[in-house]
Amino acid sequence: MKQKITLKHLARELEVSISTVSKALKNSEEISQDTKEKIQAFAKLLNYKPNNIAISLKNKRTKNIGVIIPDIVHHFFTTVFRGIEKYANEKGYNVIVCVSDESFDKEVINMELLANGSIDGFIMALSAETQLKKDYAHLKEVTDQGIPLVLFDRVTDEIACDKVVINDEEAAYLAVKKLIGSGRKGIALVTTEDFFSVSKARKEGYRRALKEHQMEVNENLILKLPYRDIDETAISRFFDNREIDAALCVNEIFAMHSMRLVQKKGLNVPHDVSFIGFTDGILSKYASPSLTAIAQHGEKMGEIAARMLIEKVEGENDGERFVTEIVKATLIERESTIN
Amino acid sequence: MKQKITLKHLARELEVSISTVSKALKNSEEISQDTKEKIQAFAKLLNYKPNNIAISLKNKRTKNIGVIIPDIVHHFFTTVFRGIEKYANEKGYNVIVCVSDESFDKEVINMELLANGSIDGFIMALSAETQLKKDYAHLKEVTDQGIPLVLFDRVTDEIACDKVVINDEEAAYLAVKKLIGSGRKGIALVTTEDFFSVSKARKEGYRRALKEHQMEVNENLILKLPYRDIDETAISRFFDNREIDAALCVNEIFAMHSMRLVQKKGLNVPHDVSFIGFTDGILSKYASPSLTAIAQHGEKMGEIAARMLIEKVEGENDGERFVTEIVKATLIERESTIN
DNA sequence: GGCGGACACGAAAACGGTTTCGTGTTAATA
DNA sequence: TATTAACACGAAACCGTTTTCGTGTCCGCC
Repeated sequence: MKQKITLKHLARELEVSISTVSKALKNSEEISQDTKEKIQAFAKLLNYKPNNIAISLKNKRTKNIGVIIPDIVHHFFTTVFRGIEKYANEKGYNVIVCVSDESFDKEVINMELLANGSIDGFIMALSAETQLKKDYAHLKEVTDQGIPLVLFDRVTDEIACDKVVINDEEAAYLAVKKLIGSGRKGIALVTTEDFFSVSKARKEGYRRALKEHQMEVNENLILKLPYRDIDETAISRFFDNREIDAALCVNEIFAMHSMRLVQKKGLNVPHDVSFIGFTDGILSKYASPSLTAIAQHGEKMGEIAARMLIEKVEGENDGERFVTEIVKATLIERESTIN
Repeated sequence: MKQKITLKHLARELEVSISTVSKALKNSEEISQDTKEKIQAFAKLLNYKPNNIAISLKNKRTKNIGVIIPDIVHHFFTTVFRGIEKYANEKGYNVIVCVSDESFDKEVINMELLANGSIDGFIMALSAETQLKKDYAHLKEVTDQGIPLVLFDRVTDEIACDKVVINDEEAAYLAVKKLIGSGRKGIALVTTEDFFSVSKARKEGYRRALKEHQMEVNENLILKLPYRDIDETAISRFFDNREIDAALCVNEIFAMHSMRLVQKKGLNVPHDVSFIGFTDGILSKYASPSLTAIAQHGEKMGEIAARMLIEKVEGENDGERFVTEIVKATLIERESTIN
């Protein structure tokens, strides 16, 4: 087992000081061409690589960014993560991922752990519990310490920081408008509890589209599902309501279950009931019929979030101006709707 | 912007030495009960948190583990990652993820970067290019430095380290046997190029099952697809062969495309053609018909990999004994096969 | 010959902790 | 009273870098 070689080793072997070695390797003007060449050659020979940790301690910069997401086995978050990782990697940053598992406590613990020097900044989407409790003290603490933070998708107004979201309200509005345009009269909304910022916005878009067309917002056409442990019988019962001839689902999973259960009733998708689902994930593409979906462009969101964060970290950006970037969602039309 | 408080601050305020503060906070016997209480109270008051980087430098232990995977937007790898993250988190480790994107160069660069002190050990699945080139110098270098390494799923015999895999050969064997048992005569294999260790093993299992039943291995029934940019027309042509009444696919995506194209020909799944796919991912569950799948238990694999790595890192394990753990795949029967 | 300034390098502090060892004080013991 | 041990704490080295600030040598110049 070869042991890691350090500046000290090089210095000793070459009979120069550590400072000289350090400077020589950074091609400093201070050192003569001769010695520089000697030292660099020797360092290469011994395959010297500087110790990241020591550099981090010295610079107070780790070149690590912390990503905290509710779930990794979730297509949308995964694509966002890919965007982050890609951009960060290009910029020489590594990514430390923590999964909050929708738990407030885990979110807090992980953040506090990482905030103590391990990372230069955070990118995160709030856990369900955090949004439910509306307790953002841990975020406040981090920003107070001057650690840059970028929130994406599941955000809150109570924290001043950069954010990247999609135009949830408008996307829902346009989706519903499209359903109305194709002659649908009973448009259902399959959503989560209201405490999710995105669900709230989507519901507003849904409402606005209906109102704009003088259609009543009927609470019987709105189904709220818990964010875990999906209850199929509730969905099935909900769709027994034969007023419903279309549904907007706030995520892919809800859409898949709904479509399947509707089909089980002997109804045809899209003719009897049309479907549009948020998140253009892998399921939408392979479903049958394939699902018309609202693409959230996760990878792009991730990339933007990473760019914003790194700009803050590297101080190119004037510290206290916070921006919310809005990524435009797009409707991908497939077989679960008609024109 | 509050600045981070250090031992030095505490020491100055309390008019004791840094060493005393340090010891007091670790509840050292050396320090009197009185001073300990004072110091601890004051530290709590000021919300002192030790700097992770400084501790890492001193201990030469980062409590970070590096995970290098070919792709994160891939259900199997994602579930493995979840297993790793969960276990690591419980043990107080953080996870740094790098995505090799199936590229040899990225894999090498990322490993070298992380190997310089950023992590205590690696968990990885080889990239496609690495398996193609059969160049494992970067792995060798890392293990030579005494950095623990655990390979999973895509492994190689050329590196001595801990490994965790599924019984690919046997799983394929059993799947094919099951198809034969249900009366299938023309069993196809939809696979990747041979340089993937897993595909190779699966093909062997496929062969063994056929031979055992005196069925010929017909190369016309084996379709090799590139690992990216799936060619639908090739698949469609392949299934024009009406000898085929069943297919084993080495991954979910291949299975989904195949099933869809077969159905498009007006054939019935499972009656005309039965399907079994490796990787019991989200698609298998939601496909129609739902796909009979070989569950690789990614989360469990991740957990085992993390356990093995952390044991090595913490030296509970005698250094030079390497183990390969085999996770048993299980067949999940769904609608794409008949009994 | 003395002075000033390049030039090339080294000493040492610093980052924020941990840990070993030394030391001054007190009290118990011979 | 002198010795000793326990006690409570501080000084300093160390982890591996970077960086500031000397400093010694040599040369050119007046």
